[in-house]
Amino acid sequence: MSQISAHPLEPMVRKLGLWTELGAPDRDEIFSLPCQQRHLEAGQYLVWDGDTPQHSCLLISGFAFRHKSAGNGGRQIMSIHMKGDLIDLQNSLLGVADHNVQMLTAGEVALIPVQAVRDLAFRRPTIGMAMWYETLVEGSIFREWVLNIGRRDARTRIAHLLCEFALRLEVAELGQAASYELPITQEQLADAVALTPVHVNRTLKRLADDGLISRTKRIITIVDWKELVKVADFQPRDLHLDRQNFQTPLRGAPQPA
Amino acid sequence: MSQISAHPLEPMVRKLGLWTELGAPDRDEIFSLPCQQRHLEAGQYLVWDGDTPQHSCLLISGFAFRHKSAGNGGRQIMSIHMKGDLIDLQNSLLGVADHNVQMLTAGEVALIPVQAVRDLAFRRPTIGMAMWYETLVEGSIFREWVLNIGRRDARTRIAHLLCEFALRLEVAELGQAASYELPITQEQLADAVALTPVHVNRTLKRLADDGLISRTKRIITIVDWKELVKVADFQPRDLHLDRQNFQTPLRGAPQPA
DNA sequence: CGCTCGTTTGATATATTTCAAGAATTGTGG
DNA sequence: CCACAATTCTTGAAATATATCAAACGAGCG
Repeated sequence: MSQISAHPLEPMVRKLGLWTELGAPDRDEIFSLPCQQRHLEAGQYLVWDGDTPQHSCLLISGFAFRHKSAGNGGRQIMSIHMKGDLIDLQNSLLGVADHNVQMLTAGEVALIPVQAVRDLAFRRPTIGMAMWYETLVEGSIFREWVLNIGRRDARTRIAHLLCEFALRLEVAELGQAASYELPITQEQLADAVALTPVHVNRTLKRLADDGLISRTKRIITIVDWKELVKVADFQPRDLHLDRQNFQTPLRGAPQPA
Repeated sequence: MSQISAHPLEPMVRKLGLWTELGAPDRDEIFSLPCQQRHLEAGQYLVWDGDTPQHSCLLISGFAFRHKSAGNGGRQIMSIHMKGDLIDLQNSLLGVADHNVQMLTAGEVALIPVQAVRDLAFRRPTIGMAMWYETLVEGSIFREWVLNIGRRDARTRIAHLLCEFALRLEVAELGQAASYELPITQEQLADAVALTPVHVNRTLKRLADDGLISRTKRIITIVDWKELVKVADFQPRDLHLDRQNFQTPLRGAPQPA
Protein backbone atom coordinates (compact mmCIF):
# COMPACT_ATOMS: atom_id res chain seq x y z
CA MET A 1 0.00 0.00 0.00
CA SER A 2 2.67 2.46 0.99
CA GLN A 3 4.66 3.59 -1.99
CA ILE A 4 8.32 3.18 -1.32
CA SER A 5 9.21 6.49 -2.91
CA ALA A 6 6.46 8.54 -1.31
CA HIS A 7 7.53 11.98 -0.23
CA PRO A 8 7.20 12.51 3.52
CA LEU A 9 4.90 15.45 2.97
CA GLU A 10 2.53 13.40 0.86
CA PRO A 11 -0.08 13.21 3.65
CA MET A 12 -0.07 16.99 3.84
CA VAL A 13 -0.84 17.27 0.17
CA ARG A 14 -3.59 14.74 0.52
CA LYS A 15 -5.09 16.47 3.52
CA LEU A 16 -5.03 19.96 2.07
CA GLY A 17 -6.31 18.45 -1.14
CA LEU A 18 -9.45 17.49 0.71
CA TRP A 19 -10.31 21.12 1.12
CA THR A 20 -9.31 22.46 -2.27
CA GLU A 21 -8.02 21.41 -5.63
CA LEU A 22 -4.24 21.64 -5.55
CA GLY A 23 -2.54 22.08 -8.90
CA ALA A 24 0.83 20.62 -9.77
CA PRO A 25 2.69 23.84 -8.93
CA ASP A 26 1.10 23.91 -5.51
CA ARG A 27 2.05 20.33 -4.93
CA ASP A 28 5.60 21.02 -5.97
CA GLU A 29 5.84 23.97 -3.63
CA ILE A 30 4.73 21.82 -0.74
CA PHE A 31 7.14 19.08 -1.64
CA SER A 32 10.00 21.52 -1.70
CA LEU A 33 9.26 22.72 1.79
CA PRO A 34 12.30 22.16 3.99
CA CYS A 35 11.50 19.38 6.37
CA GLN A 36 13.04 16.92 8.67
CA GLN A 37 11.56 13.51 9.25
CA ARG A 38 11.58 11.94 12.70
CA HIS A 39 10.50 8.72 14.25
CA LEU A 40 8.94 9.16 17.66
CA GLU A 41 7.98 6.68 20.34
CA ALA A 42 4.71 6.66 22.22
CA GLY A 43 4.80 9.24 24.95
CA GLN A 44 7.35 11.56 23.35
CA TYR A 45 6.49 15.22 23.27
CA LEU A 46 6.00 17.27 20.13
CA VAL A 47 5.18 20.48 21.95
CA TRP A 48 5.72 21.50 25.52
CA ASP A 49 3.47 23.86 27.39
CA GLY A 50 5.49 27.01 27.93
CA ASP A 51 7.87 26.31 25.09
CA THR A 52 8.28 28.38 21.96
CA PRO A 53 8.07 25.92 19.10
CA GLN A 54 10.11 26.63 16.01
CA HIS A 55 8.46 24.04 13.83
CA SER A 56 5.09 23.10 12.60
CA CYS A 57 4.61 19.44 12.62
CA LEU A 58 2.95 17.12 10.16
CA LEU A 59 1.83 13.78 11.50
CA ILE A 60 2.79 11.17 8.94
CA SER A 61 1.80 8.07 10.83
CA GLY A 62 0.71 7.14 14.33
CA PHE A 63 -1.48 9.13 16.68
CA ALA A 64 -0.88 12.13 18.89
CA PHE A 65 -2.90 14.09 21.41
CA ARG A 66 -3.08 17.61 22.64
CA HIS A 67 -3.60 18.23 26.31
CA LYS A 68 -3.29 20.72 29.07
CA SER A 69 -3.38 20.51 32.84
CA ALA A 70 -5.29 22.38 35.50
CA GLY A 71 -3.82 23.51 38.79
CA ASN A 72 -5.58 20.73 40.67
CA GLY A 73 -3.68 18.14 38.69
CA GLY A 74 -6.52 17.30 36.35
CA ARG A 75 -5.56 16.76 32.75
CA GLN A 76 -7.78 17.55 29.82
CA ILE A 77 -7.18 16.11 26.40
CA MET A 78 -8.36 18.60 23.82
CA SER A 79 -7.89 16.69 20.61
CA ILE A 80 -6.55 13.55 19.08
CA HIS A 81 -4.57 13.68 15.90
CA MET A 82 -3.94 11.31 13.07
CA LYS A 83 -2.20 11.02 9.74
CA GLY A 84 -2.24 14.24 7.78
CA ASP A 85 -2.97 16.55 10.68
CA LEU A 86 -0.85 19.66 10.82
CA ILE A 87 -0.24 19.78 14.49
CA ASP A 88 1.12 23.13 15.15
CA LEU A 89 0.07 25.72 12.75
CA GLN A 90 -1.30 27.17 15.95
CA ASN A 91 1.42 27.74 18.34
CA SER A 92 4.07 28.47 15.86
CA LEU A 93 2.48 31.85 15.34
CA LEU A 94 1.40 32.38 18.89
CA GLY A 95 4.83 32.16 20.41
CA VAL A 96 4.65 30.49 23.78
CA ALA A 97 2.69 27.26 23.62
CA ASP A 98 -0.23 26.99 25.99
CA HIS A 99 -0.52 23.22 25.91
CA ASN A 100 1.31 19.98 25.27
CA VAL A 101 1.24 17.67 22.32
CA GLN A 102 2.41 14.15 22.85
CA MET A 103 2.57 10.97 20.81
CA LEU A 104 -0.12 8.46 21.67
CA THR A 105 1.54 5.69 19.70
CA ALA A 106 4.85 5.49 17.94
CA GLY A 107 4.87 7.20 14.58
CA GLU A 108 6.55 9.43 12.05
CA VAL A 109 6.42 13.19 11.90
CA ALA A 110 7.86 15.83 9.61
CA LEU A 111 9.10 19.03 11.15
CA ILE A 112 8.75 22.14 9.05
CA PRO A 113 10.18 25.49 10.12
CA VAL A 114 7.43 27.91 11.04
CA GLN A 115 8.77 30.59 8.79
CA ALA A 116 8.65 28.36 5.75
CA VAL A 117 5.02 27.49 6.41
CA ARG A 118 4.08 31.09 6.83
CA ASP A 119 5.86 32.18 3.67
CA LEU A 120 4.25 29.46 1.66
CA ALA A 121 0.81 30.38 2.92
CA PHE A 122 1.09 33.85 1.49
CA ARG A 123 3.08 33.02 -1.61
CA ARG A 124 0.48 30.50 -2.71
CA PRO A 125 -2.92 31.73 -1.62
CA THR A 126 -4.61 28.49 -2.54
CA ILE A 127 -2.39 26.69 -0.08
CA GLY A 128 -2.80 29.44 2.44
CA MET A 129 -6.52 29.17 2.15
CA ALA A 130 -6.40 25.43 2.58
CA MET A 131 -4.28 25.79 5.69
CA TRP A 132 -6.65 28.34 7.04
CA TYR A 133 -9.52 25.93 6.42
CA GLU A 134 -7.56 23.31 8.21
CA THR A 135 -7.34 25.41 11.35
CA LEU A 136 -11.02 26.27 11.07
CA VAL A 137 -12.01 22.64 10.80
CA GLU A 138 -9.99 22.03 13.88
CA GLY A 139 -11.92 24.81 15.52
CA SER A 140 -15.20 23.16 14.64
CA ILE A 141 -14.00 19.96 16.24
CA PHE A 142 -13.11 21.92 19.36
CA ARG A 143 -16.56 23.40 19.52
CA GLU A 144 -18.15 20.01 19.27
CA TRP A 145 -15.79 18.87 22.01
CA VAL A 146 -16.88 21.69 24.31
CA LEU A 147 -20.52 20.89 23.78
CA ASN A 148 -19.81 17.25 24.37
CA ILE A 149 -18.05 17.79 27.65
CA GLY A 150 -20.29 20.58 28.80
CA ARG A 151 -23.76 19.37 28.06
CA ARG A 152 -23.90 15.64 27.53
CA ASP A 153 -23.92 12.78 30.01
CA ALA A 154 -21.26 10.11 30.22
CA ARG A 155 -22.91 7.66 27.86
CA THR A 156 -23.55 10.22 25.17
CA ARG A 157 -20.12 11.74 25.54
CA ILE A 158 -18.31 8.50 25.02
CA ALA A 159 -20.54 7.37 22.21
CA HIS A 160 -19.92 10.69 20.55
CA LEU A 161 -16.20 10.35 20.75
CA LEU A 162 -16.41 6.87 19.25
CA CYS A 163 -18.41 8.21 16.34
CA GLU A 164 -16.15 11.14 15.75
CA PHE A 165 -13.09 8.98 15.77
CA ALA A 166 -14.64 6.50 13.39
CA LEU A 167 -15.52 9.18 10.91
CA ARG A 168 -12.17 10.89 11.06
CA LEU A 169 -10.36 7.61 10.54
CA GLU A 170 -12.32 7.08 7.37
CA VAL A 171 -11.60 10.54 6.09
CA ALA A 172 -7.93 10.00 6.78
CA GLU A 173 -8.17 6.69 4.94
CA LEU A 174 -6.97 4.81 7.94
CA GLY A 175 -9.67 2.23 8.10
CA GLN A 176 -13.31 1.42 8.13
CA ALA A 177 -15.54 3.24 10.52
CA ALA A 178 -17.28 0.03 11.49
CA SER A 179 -14.33 -1.45 13.29
CA TYR A 180 -11.12 0.15 14.39
CA GLU A 181 -8.52 0.22 17.06
CA LEU A 182 -8.90 3.05 19.53
CA PRO A 183 -5.25 3.67 20.31
CA ILE A 184 -5.76 5.00 23.79
CA THR A 185 -6.06 3.70 27.32
CA GLN A 186 -9.24 4.14 29.29
CA GLU A 187 -7.45 6.57 31.49
CA GLN A 188 -6.63 8.74 28.51
CA LEU A 189 -10.14 8.34 27.24
CA ALA A 190 -11.32 9.61 30.61
CA ASP A 191 -9.15 12.69 30.24
CA ALA A 192 -10.61 13.28 26.81
CA VAL A 193 -14.25 13.13 27.85
CA ALA A 194 -13.68 14.65 31.27
CA LEU A 195 -14.74 11.67 33.31
CA THR A 196 -13.12 9.20 35.66
CA PRO A 197 -11.38 6.12 34.29
CA VAL A 198 -13.68 3.98 36.41
CA HIS A 199 -16.75 5.60 35.03
CA VAL A 200 -15.46 5.34 31.49
CA ASN A 201 -15.00 1.66 31.99
CA ARG A 202 -18.52 1.15 33.27
CA THR A 203 -20.00 3.25 30.52
CA LEU A 204 -18.10 1.41 27.83
CA LYS A 205 -19.34 -1.83 29.27
CA ARG A 206 -22.88 -0.60 29.22
CA LEU A 207 -22.62 0.43 25.58
CA ALA A 208 -21.42 -3.06 24.84
CA ASP A 209 -24.09 -4.74 26.96
CA ASP A 210 -26.69 -2.74 25.11
CA GLY A 211 -25.44 -4.13 21.84
CA LEU A 212 -24.22 -0.86 20.37
CA ILE A 213 -20.57 -1.76 20.20
CA SER A 214 -18.34 -4.68 20.98
CA ARG A 215 -14.79 -4.65 22.23
CA THR A 216 -11.77 -6.86 22.11
CA LYS A 217 -8.73 -5.29 23.63
CA ARG A 218 -8.86 -1.80 22.25
CA ILE A 219 -10.58 -2.70 19.07
CA ILE A 220 -13.98 -1.14 18.88
CA THR A 221 -16.53 -2.67 16.60
CA ILE A 222 -19.61 -0.67 16.01
CA VAL A 223 -22.45 -3.14 15.99
CA ASP A 224 -25.31 -0.76 15.46
CA TRP A 225 -24.06 2.42 13.85
CA LYS A 226 -27.47 3.95 13.39
CA GLU A 227 -28.41 3.51 17.01
CA LEU A 228 -25.00 4.60 18.24
CA VAL A 229 -25.23 7.80 16.26
CA LYS A 230 -28.58 8.43 17.87
CA VAL A 231 -27.33 7.76 21.37
CA ALA A 232 -24.27 9.86 20.65
CA ASP A 233 -26.23 12.85 19.44
CA PHE A 234 -23.73 12.83 16.60
CA GLN A 235 -24.02 15.14 13.62
CA PRO A 236 -21.27 14.50 11.12
CA ARG A 237 -21.98 17.78 9.43
CA ASP A 238 -20.63 19.74 12.35
CA LEU A 239 -17.17 18.35 11.83
CA HIS A 240 -16.93 19.85 8.35
CA LEU A 241 -15.07 16.84 7.14
CA ASP A 242 -16.18 16.97 3.56
CA ARG A 243 -15.79 19.63 0.98
CA GLN A 244 -19.48 19.98 0.22
CA ASN A 245 -19.69 21.85 3.40
CA PHE A 246 -17.33 24.48 2.25
CA GLN A 247 -18.72 27.66 1.06
CA THR A 248 -16.09 28.40 -1.48
CA PRO A 249 -15.60 26.99 -4.82
CA LEU A 250 -11.97 27.81 -4.27
CA ARG A 251 -10.08 29.69 -6.86
CA GLY A 252 -9.40 27.40 -9.75
CA ALA A 253 -11.32 24.65 -8.11
CA PRO A 254 -13.85 23.25 -10.54
CA GLN A 255 -16.74 21.97 -8.46
CA PRO A 256 -18.41 18.82 -9.56
CA ALA A 257 -21.90 19.92 -10.48
CA MET B 1 -17.43 59.11 24.22
CA SER B 2 -17.87 58.05 20.62
CA GLN B 3 -15.99 60.18 18.16
CA ILE B 4 -18.43 61.45 15.63
CA SER B 5 -16.16 60.90 12.71
CA ALA B 6 -14.83 57.49 13.68
CA HIS B 7 -14.93 54.96 10.91
CA PRO B 8 -17.09 51.94 11.79
CA LEU B 9 -14.18 49.62 11.19
CA GLU B 10 -11.96 51.49 13.61
CA PRO B 11 -12.29 48.76 16.27
CA MET B 12 -11.05 46.23 13.74
CA VAL B 13 -7.96 48.26 13.06
CA ARG B 14 -7.36 48.63 16.75
CA LYS B 15 -7.83 44.94 17.40
CA LEU B 16 -5.62 43.71 14.58
CA GLY B 17 -3.15 46.37 15.60
CA LEU B 18 -2.75 44.58 18.88
CA TRP B 19 -1.20 41.65 17.11
CA THR B 20 0.98 43.37 14.58
CA GLU B 21 2.16 46.77 13.44
CA LEU B 22 -0.24 48.02 10.80
CA GLY B 23 1.09 50.64 8.43
CA ALA B 24 -0.98 53.43 6.92
CA PRO B 25 -1.60 51.50 3.69
CA ASP B 26 -2.89 48.56 5.67
CA ARG B 27 -5.19 50.79 7.63
CA ASP B 28 -6.48 52.38 4.47
CA GLU B 29 -7.19 49.03 2.93
CA ILE B 30 -9.22 48.02 5.94
CA PHE B 31 -11.13 51.25 5.93
CA SER B 32 -12.04 50.80 2.31
CA LEU B 33 -13.54 47.39 2.95
CA PRO B 34 -17.17 47.39 1.88
CA CYS B 35 -19.30 47.26 4.96
CA GLN B 36 -22.72 47.81 6.26
CA GLN B 37 -23.42 49.01 9.73
CA ARG B 38 -26.36 47.70 11.74
CA HIS B 39 -27.89 48.27 15.08
CA LEU B 40 -29.05 45.09 16.78
CA GLU B 41 -31.17 44.49 19.84
CA ALA B 42 -30.37 42.03 22.59
CA GLY B 43 -31.34 38.56 21.50
CA GLN B 44 -31.01 39.09 17.77
CA TYR B 45 -29.07 36.53 15.82
CA LEU B 46 -25.90 37.22 13.90
CA VAL B 47 -25.44 33.65 12.77
CA TRP B 48 -27.83 30.74 12.67
CA ASP B 49 -26.79 27.16 13.09
CA GLY B 50 -27.31 25.54 9.71
CA ASP B 51 -27.17 28.79 7.81
CA THR B 52 -24.58 29.78 5.25
CA PRO B 53 -23.40 33.21 6.28
CA GLN B 54 -22.34 35.62 3.57
CA HIS B 55 -20.75 38.14 5.87
CA SER B 56 -18.10 38.34 8.45
CA CYS B 57 -19.14 40.46 11.31
CA LEU B 58 -17.25 42.99 13.35
CA LEU B 59 -18.66 43.77 16.76
CA ILE B 60 -18.48 47.53 17.21
CA SER B 61 -20.27 47.84 20.52
CA GLY B 62 -22.28 45.65 22.83
CA PHE B 63 -21.74 41.98 23.60
CA ALA B 64 -22.53 38.79 21.74
CA PHE B 65 -22.23 35.11 22.45
CA ARG B 66 -21.67 31.96 20.49
CA HIS B 67 -23.59 28.87 21.44
CA LYS B 68 -24.75 25.54 20.28
CA SER B 69 -27.31 23.05 21.48
CA ALA B 70 -27.21 19.36 22.21
CA GLY B 71 -29.96 16.92 21.34
CA ASN B 72 -31.13 16.76 24.95
CA GLY B 73 -31.94 20.44 24.87
CA GLY B 74 -28.84 21.53 26.75
CA ARG B 75 -27.23 24.68 25.49
CA GLN B 76 -23.53 25.39 25.67
CA ILE B 77 -22.13 28.86 25.31
CA MET B 78 -18.72 28.62 23.70
CA SER B 79 -17.55 32.19 23.83
CA ILE B 80 -18.52 35.71 24.66
CA HIS B 81 -17.58 38.53 22.36
CA MET B 82 -16.96 42.18 22.79
CA LYS B 83 -15.91 45.27 20.88
CA GLY B 84 -13.36 44.55 18.20
CA ASP B 85 -14.03 40.85 17.92
CA LEU B 86 -14.33 39.55 14.40
CA ILE B 87 -17.17 37.20 14.93
CA ASP B 88 -17.26 35.13 11.90
CA LEU B 89 -14.02 34.76 10.17
CA GLN B 90 -14.78 31.15 11.02
CA ASN B 91 -17.96 30.15 9.47
CA SER B 92 -17.85 32.46 6.58
CA LEU B 93 -15.20 30.21 5.14
CA LEU B 94 -16.63 26.97 6.40
CA GLY B 95 -19.94 27.27 4.67
CA VAL B 96 -22.71 25.88 6.79
CA ALA B 97 -22.52 27.32 10.28
CA ASP B 98 -22.34 24.79 13.08
CA HIS B 99 -23.48 27.13 15.82
CA ASN B 100 -25.40 30.28 16.62
CA VAL B 101 -24.20 33.74 17.44
CA GLN B 102 -26.58 36.02 19.20
CA MET B 103 -26.46 39.49 20.72
CA LEU B 104 -26.24 39.50 24.48
CA THR B 105 -26.98 43.19 24.71
CA ALA B 106 -27.97 45.72 22.13
CA GLY B 107 -25.09 46.94 20.01
CA GLU B 108 -23.62 47.87 16.68
CA VAL B 109 -22.07 45.55 14.15
CA ALA B 110 -20.48 45.97 10.76
CA LEU B 111 -21.14 43.34 8.14
CA ILE B 112 -18.35 42.67 5.67
CA PRO B 113 -18.80 40.36 2.72
CA VAL B 114 -16.80 37.20 3.16
CA GLN B 115 -15.15 37.48 -0.19
CA ALA B 116 -13.79 40.93 0.58
CA VAL B 117 -12.23 39.71 3.81
CA ARG B 118 -10.63 36.80 2.10
CA ASP B 119 -9.21 38.85 -0.73
CA LEU B 120 -7.80 41.37 1.66
CA ALA B 121 -6.13 38.68 3.72
CA PHE B 122 -4.09 37.55 0.77
CA ARG B 123 -3.54 40.91 -0.87
CA ARG B 124 -2.02 42.31 2.32
CA PRO B 125 -0.17 39.52 4.07
CA THR B 126 0.34 41.59 7.18
CA ILE B 127 -3.38 41.87 7.59
CA GLY B 128 -3.84 38.25 6.68
CA MET B 129 -1.35 37.30 9.33
CA ALA B 130 -3.12 39.42 11.90
CA MET B 131 -6.44 37.83 11.05
CA TRP B 132 -4.91 34.42 11.27
CA TYR B 133 -3.47 35.37 14.60
CA GLU B 134 -6.89 36.55 15.66
CA THR B 135 -8.42 33.16 14.95
CA LEU B 136 -5.59 31.47 16.79
CA VAL B 137 -6.09 33.60 19.86
CA GLU B 138 -9.70 32.63 19.75
CA GLY B 139 -8.57 29.04 19.62
CA SER B 140 -6.47 29.51 22.72
CA ILE B 141 -9.49 30.87 24.53
CA PHE B 142 -11.46 27.83 23.45
CA ARG B 143 -8.82 25.53 24.82
CA GLU B 144 -8.87 27.28 28.14
CA TRP B 145 -12.64 26.99 28.07
CA VAL B 146 -12.48 23.23 27.50
CA LEU B 147 -10.07 22.78 30.37
CA ASN B 148 -12.25 24.94 32.54
CA ILE B 149 -15.39 22.99 31.87
CA GLY B 150 -13.73 19.62 31.78
CA ARG B 151 -11.46 19.62 34.75
CA ARG B 152 -12.36 22.27 37.27
CA ASP B 153 -15.06 22.38 39.91
CA ALA B 154 -17.88 24.89 39.98
CA ARG B 155 -16.13 27.44 42.14
CA THR B 156 -12.96 27.45 40.10
CA ARG B 157 -14.86 27.50 36.84
CA ILE B 158 -16.85 30.55 37.69
CA ALA B 159 -13.93 32.37 39.21
CA HIS B 160 -12.01 31.65 36.05
CA LEU B 161 -14.65 33.10 33.83
CA LEU B 162 -14.75 36.22 35.94
CA CYS B 163 -11.01 36.65 35.60
CA GLU B 164 -11.01 36.02 31.88
CA PHE B 165 -13.77 38.49 31.31
CA ALA B 166 -12.06 41.12 33.41
CA LEU B 167 -8.85 40.80 31.49
CA ARG B 168 -10.50 40.84 28.10
CA LEU B 169 -12.49 43.92 28.98
CA GLU B 170 -9.28 45.70 29.77
CA VAL B 171 -7.62 44.63 26.58
CA ALA B 172 -10.64 45.84 24.65
CA GLU B 173 -10.43 49.10 26.58
CA LEU B 174 -13.93 48.69 27.86
CA GLY B 175 -13.28 49.25 31.49
CA GLN B 176 -11.33 48.47 34.57
CA ALA B 177 -10.83 44.89 35.48
CA ALA B 178 -11.49 45.56 39.12
CA SER B 179 -15.14 46.31 38.65
CA TYR B 180 -17.35 45.72 35.67
CA GLU B 181 -20.79 44.75 34.59
CA LEU B 182 -21.17 41.16 33.56
CA PRO B 183 -23.80 41.56 30.89
CA ILE B 184 -25.34 38.15 31.26
CA THR B 185 -27.99 36.43 33.32
CA GLN B 186 -27.13 33.65 35.70
CA GLU B 187 -28.87 31.25 33.41
CA GLN B 188 -26.58 32.25 30.57
CA LEU B 189 -23.63 32.09 32.88
CA ALA B 190 -24.70 28.56 33.71
CA ASP B 191 -24.70 27.67 30.03
CA ALA B 192 -21.23 29.11 29.69
CA VAL B 193 -19.65 27.17 32.53
CA ALA B 194 -21.78 24.07 32.02
CA LEU B 195 -23.57 24.14 35.34
CA THR B 196 -27.08 24.67 36.58
CA PRO B 197 -28.40 28.18 37.16
CA VAL B 198 -29.15 27.23 40.73
CA HIS B 199 -25.65 26.05 41.33
CA VAL B 200 -24.20 29.12 39.68
CA ASN B 201 -26.17 31.24 42.03
CA ARG B 202 -24.98 29.44 45.11
CA THR B 203 -21.41 29.45 43.95
CA LEU B 204 -21.47 33.15 43.18
CA LYS B 205 -22.83 33.74 46.63
CA ARG B 206 -20.08 31.71 48.17
CA LEU B 207 -17.42 33.66 46.30
CA ALA B 208 -18.97 36.82 47.70
CA ASP B 209 -19.30 35.42 51.21
CA ASP B 210 -15.66 34.49 51.10
CA GLY B 211 -14.78 38.07 50.31
CA LEU B 212 -13.34 37.47 46.86
CA ILE B 213 -15.90 39.49 44.95
CA SER B 214 -18.92 41.58 45.66
CA ARG B 215 -22.04 41.99 43.58
CA THR B 216 -24.72 44.57 43.01
CA LYS B 217 -27.12 43.61 40.28
CA ARG B 218 -24.82 42.35 37.58
CA ILE B 219 -21.90 44.47 38.51
CA ILE B 220 -19.02 42.40 39.71
CA THR B 221 -16.39 43.99 41.86
CA ILE B 222 -13.29 42.03 42.40
CA VAL B 223 -12.36 42.56 46.00
CA ASP B 224 -9.30 40.39 46.18
CA TRP B 225 -7.84 39.95 42.72
CA LYS B 226 -4.80 38.07 43.86
CA GLU B 227 -6.79 35.51 45.75
CA LEU B 228 -9.40 35.22 43.03
CA VAL B 229 -6.74 34.48 40.47
CA LYS B 230 -5.46 31.76 42.72
CA VAL B 231 -8.87 30.23 43.30
CA ALA B 232 -9.59 30.52 39.58
CA ASP B 233 -6.42 28.74 38.53
CA PHE B 234 -6.12 31.60 36.08
CA GLN B 235 -3.09 32.08 33.86
CA PRO B 236 -3.39 35.21 31.77
CA ARG B 237 -0.59 34.01 29.54
CA ASP B 238 -2.72 31.27 28.09
CA LEU B 239 -5.10 33.73 26.54
CA HIS B 240 -2.35 35.27 24.41
CA LEU B 241 -3.93 38.64 24.83
CA ASP B 242 -0.79 40.64 24.54
CA ARG B 243 1.86 40.75 21.95
CA GLN B 244 4.82 40.27 24.21
CA ASN B 245 3.25 38.29 26.99
CA PHE B 246 3.54 41.18 29.39
CA GLN B 247 2.17 39.99 32.68
CA THR B 248 -0.56 42.45 33.44
CA PRO B 249 -0.87 44.21 36.72
CA LEU B 250 -4.42 45.20 36.06
CA ARG B 251 -5.32 48.82 35.91
CA GLY B 252 -7.35 50.06 38.83
CA ALA B 253 -7.32 46.80 40.73
CA PRO B 254 -6.82 47.62 44.38
CA GLN B 255 -3.94 45.40 45.35
CA PRO B 256 -3.67 44.70 49.00
CA ALA B 257 0.06 44.17 49.33
C1' DC C 1 7.81 -16.65 36.08
C1' DG C 2 6.97 -12.55 38.26
C1' DC C 3 6.21 -7.50 37.42
C1' DT C 4 4.03 -3.75 35.68
C1' DC C 5 0.43 -1.55 33.54
C1' DG C 6 -4.29 -1.51 32.23
C1' DT C 7 -8.87 -3.18 33.01
C1' DT C 8 -12.83 -4.59 35.71
C1' DT C 9 -15.95 -4.66 39.61
C1' DG C 10 -17.92 -3.36 44.33
C1' DA C 11 -19.11 -0.18 48.05
C1' DT C 12 -19.39 4.41 49.57
C1' DA C 13 -19.04 9.50 49.30
C1' DT C 14 -20.06 13.90 47.21
C1' DA C 15 -20.69 17.59 43.90
C1' DT C 16 -24.09 18.96 41.23
C1' DT C 17 -28.84 18.53 39.54
C1' DT C 18 -33.64 18.59 39.99
C1' DC C 19 -37.88 20.18 41.81
C1' DA C 20 -40.31 23.73 44.04
C1' DA C 21 -41.64 28.07 45.69
C1' DG C 22 -40.96 32.67 47.31
C1' DA C 23 -38.51 37.39 46.81
C1' DA C 24 -36.64 40.84 44.00
C1' DT C 25 -35.96 43.24 39.90
C1' DT C 26 -37.19 44.78 35.29
C1' DG C 27 -40.33 45.84 31.88
C1' DT C 28 -44.98 47.58 30.19
C1' DG C 29 -49.29 49.62 29.46
C1' DG C 30 -52.58 52.66 31.30
C1' DC D 1 -45.93 57.32 37.95
C1' DC D 2 -48.39 53.34 39.43
C1' DA D 3 -49.89 48.46 39.04
C1' DC D 4 -49.32 44.21 36.95
C1' DA D 5 -46.72 40.74 34.34
C1' DA D 6 -42.65 38.61 33.39
C1' DT D 7 -38.11 37.68 34.08
C1' DT D 8 -34.37 36.85 37.07
C1' DC D 9 -32.53 35.75 41.42
C1' DT D 10 -32.49 33.22 45.84
C1' DT D 11 -33.03 29.59 49.09
C1' DG D 12 -34.44 24.73 50.77
C1' DA D 13 -34.88 19.71 50.48
C1' DA D 14 -34.37 15.52 47.98
C1' DA D 15 -32.51 12.83 44.06
C1' DT D 16 -28.73 11.25 41.14
C1' DA D 17 -24.79 11.01 38.19
C1' DT D 18 -20.25 10.72 38.77
C1' DA D 19 -16.10 10.54 41.79
C1' DT D 20 -13.39 8.22 45.15
C1' DC D 21 -11.35 4.38 47.42
C1' DA D 22 -9.97 -0.26 47.23
C1' DA D 23 -8.97 -4.61 45.56
C1' DA D 24 -8.75 -8.40 42.21
C1' DC D 25 -7.92 -9.82 37.67
C1' DG D 26 -5.64 -10.13 33.14
C1' DA D 27 -2.25 -9.36 29.57
C1' DG D 28 2.21 -8.14 27.80
C1' DC D 29 7.17 -8.39 28.64
C1' DG D 30 11.88 -8.98 30.13
